[in-house]
Amino acid sequence: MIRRAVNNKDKQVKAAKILEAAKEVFFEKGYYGTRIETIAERAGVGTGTIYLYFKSKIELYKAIQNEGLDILVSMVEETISWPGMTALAKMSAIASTYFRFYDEYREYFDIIAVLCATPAELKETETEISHVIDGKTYQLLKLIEGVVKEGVQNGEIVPIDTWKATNVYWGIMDGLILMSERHNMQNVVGVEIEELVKVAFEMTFYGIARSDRISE
Amino acid sequence: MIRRAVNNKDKQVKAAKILEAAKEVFFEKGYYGTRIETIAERAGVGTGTIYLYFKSKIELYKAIQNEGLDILVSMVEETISWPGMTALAKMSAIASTYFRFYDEYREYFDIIAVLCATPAELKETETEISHVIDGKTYQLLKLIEGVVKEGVQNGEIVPIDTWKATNVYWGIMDGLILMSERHNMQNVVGVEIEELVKVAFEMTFYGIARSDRISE
Amino acid sequence: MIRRAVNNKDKQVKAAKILEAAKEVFFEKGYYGTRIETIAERAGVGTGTIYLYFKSKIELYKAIQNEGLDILVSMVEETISWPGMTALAKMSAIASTYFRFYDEYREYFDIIAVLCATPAELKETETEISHVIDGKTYQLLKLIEGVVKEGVQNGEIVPIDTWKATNVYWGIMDGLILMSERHNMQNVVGVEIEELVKVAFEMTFYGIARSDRISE
Amino acid sequence: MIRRAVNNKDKQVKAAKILEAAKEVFFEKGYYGTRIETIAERAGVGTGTIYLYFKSKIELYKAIQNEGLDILVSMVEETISWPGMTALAKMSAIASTYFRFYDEYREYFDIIAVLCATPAELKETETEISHVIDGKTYQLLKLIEGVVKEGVQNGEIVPIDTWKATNVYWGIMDGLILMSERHNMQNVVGVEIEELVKVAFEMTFYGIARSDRISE
DNA sequence: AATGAATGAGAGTTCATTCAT
DNA sequence: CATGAATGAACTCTCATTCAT
Repeated sequence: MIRRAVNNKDKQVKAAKILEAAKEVFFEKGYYGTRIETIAERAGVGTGTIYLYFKSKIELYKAIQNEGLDILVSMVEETISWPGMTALAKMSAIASTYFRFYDEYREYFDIIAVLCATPAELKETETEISHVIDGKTYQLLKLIEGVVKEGVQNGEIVPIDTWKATNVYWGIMDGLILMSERHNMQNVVGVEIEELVKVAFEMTFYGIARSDRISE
Repeated sequence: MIRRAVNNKDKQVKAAKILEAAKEVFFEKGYYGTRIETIAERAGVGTGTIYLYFKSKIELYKAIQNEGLDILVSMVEETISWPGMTALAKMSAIASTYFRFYDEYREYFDIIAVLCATPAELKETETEISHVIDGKTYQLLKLIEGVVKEGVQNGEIVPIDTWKATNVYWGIMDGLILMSERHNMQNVVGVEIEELVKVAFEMTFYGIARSDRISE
Repeated sequence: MIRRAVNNKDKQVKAAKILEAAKEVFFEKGYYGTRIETIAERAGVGTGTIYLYFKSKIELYKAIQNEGLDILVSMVEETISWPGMTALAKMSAIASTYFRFYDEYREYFDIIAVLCATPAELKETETEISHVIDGKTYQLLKLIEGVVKEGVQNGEIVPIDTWKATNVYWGIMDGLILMSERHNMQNVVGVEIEELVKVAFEMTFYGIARSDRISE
Repeated sequence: MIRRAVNNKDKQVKAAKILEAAKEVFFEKGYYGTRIETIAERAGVGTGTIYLYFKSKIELYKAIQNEGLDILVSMVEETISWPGMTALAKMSAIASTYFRFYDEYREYFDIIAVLCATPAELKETETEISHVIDGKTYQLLKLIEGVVKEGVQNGEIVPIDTWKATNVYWGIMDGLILMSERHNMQNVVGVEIEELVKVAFEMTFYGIARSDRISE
């Protein structure tokens, strides 16, 4: 029994090693630029071994997406659990957390949001893990919606469809980061992401925050 | 079995036929899921013919990006040329135009913004068209900045770094569409893009629009 | 009738233009490195036009071999027609002529002797021209044999099988040039062809020339 | 359907199997007439397997050249190691050895000397093996030069630049074989190579051998 | 459980040849 | 006659996946 436990642990350790290696390589070379053999080498295992832990290349990719989402969700959970903050402050903190995630876990971010495999490839294998990922994304948005609801209820935020607002809020953040990413790649804009974030806060927060609008 | 395109017009027609076919296939299968042969079949030409009109697969891909950008730029140009509109109205119209582009030219949108080839692949072949595409993206943003500047000058919009604001604005729109795209793919959110757009306007515009803010 | 003659001449002129272009390109890039289109461009004609004058790429290649052989044969003929020379002097002159041919018509030499197409390719199309080429090679050797026979008859050269000696003689010259060619390519030996030729003369002539050998 | 070559020996065996197959096919069809797939079929392996053992088609080709040179060098080494032979006898033996090599290892001979890939192709991939091959050719010539030097020192051979003489000697043999090869292909001459060799000996040896020449 | 040699179905690209104009 | 756009078979090389060991 103890032996078995050890094996299980060994198994997890090896799977983690593979995931780590895969994360690095996918990040460096993108999905289609990555060869299983490269991952195996970096993980210090045989090529075939990878297939003992992951059904296919695309499943391995999704497993990393999943891992990244786990990190992001727990970061957001921790953020909104801080006591004594207004809803608006929490939303601001959520945004900061997302950008911190982008900064500290760039590989995960890119793998989740940028270096996509073809839709066909992702679709074709609608295995359990796809649903898990979808579920986690939903969970994440629901977490944020909780904060928005709180803000609406206590009057910090103007009456608004909280689900839509949450989606917009998240989409805006995504958009900013992606823009910065893409432009880093193509050298078009030349504005630092931090600058853009500040401006975006300006633009969106004073829209969300109740204030004496002329139009109201 | 027509063997010869007689004149320049025929040549353009055939190139357009290939582009059209490529656009469809890239849209359906993504860059890496697409085979040249499939494009050739759909265009009703031989495989080799493709290479008479486009230097390589990636160049064909870029040509479509370019075509899409042309459409988008001219749509935006037309939008901001409407007379008798306030700057804010123009910005709103630009957003609508972008979403219309997304709606009517979904294939172009996806090929430009979503179904990207790996950066390596795009970089590796830094041909003239790459620069053209970068240039057009810049031109597009500059067009929009013009409107923002106008708004700042005539007092419609609060004093703000116009270049940053433009980038944020465009990033926000991108983010919204991408979020809706991704969720369409993953069936998570279930909110129509149109709804999100409306909310985004609410959120951002009243932040941009000069109003008697408490904080000012 | 005159018109027809002009046409015929025009035809020959154009065929010559194509041959000239082909010679250059084959020489520069070798048989398999050469594209018909390149030849057409250099000749200033359309791709299809080439096929009006030559049945295929390999036939065009053989036509150049043929042309080269014509030149070589006539050079040798001229050489041995000089009056008042001994047989040995003539043989020496023939060798010089061959090396001159190699020097002045390097392209032809290489196309005849070095840049060979695969045997399959040459065999597959056993058209008339193949036989013409074989015939000319034979004719060339027979010319030389005439000189050797003359030398044997008048006692300059030791009694010897003249046909075999001719072949050996020619083979030796070929071998020397080819060795120099190949080594130019691979930088192995570093001895000039001219030097080798002198030594070869030393080595072979005093063997051929009747002298008071101990062994006789 | 054996899927795994267990040890080093198996690996060598398989590499040898591929080399053997490649040698046959290259010999039959020439470099450009050969398809990797054909080699794989003949070797009884998959196409991809070839690339586990050889980096590319041209490298496989060079590997065969190398193997052939190895055989030739060791044959020559063995030949000149025979004790109690005069230098002239050794040179004669070297020639015989070369012709024996040509006879017994025709495929290697052709691959080394006749069925050449274009120089461009060989150059383009100047890998280590290219240098090895050049080195071996040099080594071979140096072996022979040793014998010539010996002959000059002990007075068997007239004073002569040994390096040049060696090159000439080798070139002459090459020329003879090539002539015979080419004529086999083109059915022109109809003299057996053995006959030519004998005559060449006559012609060259009594030139090299010190004798009471009139000219001296 | 772990391996990594073997596989072979493609992939993009080329180019001799054809034939409608 | 002349053209050159069109063709598509052929080519080399890759790499996710398998499976005997």
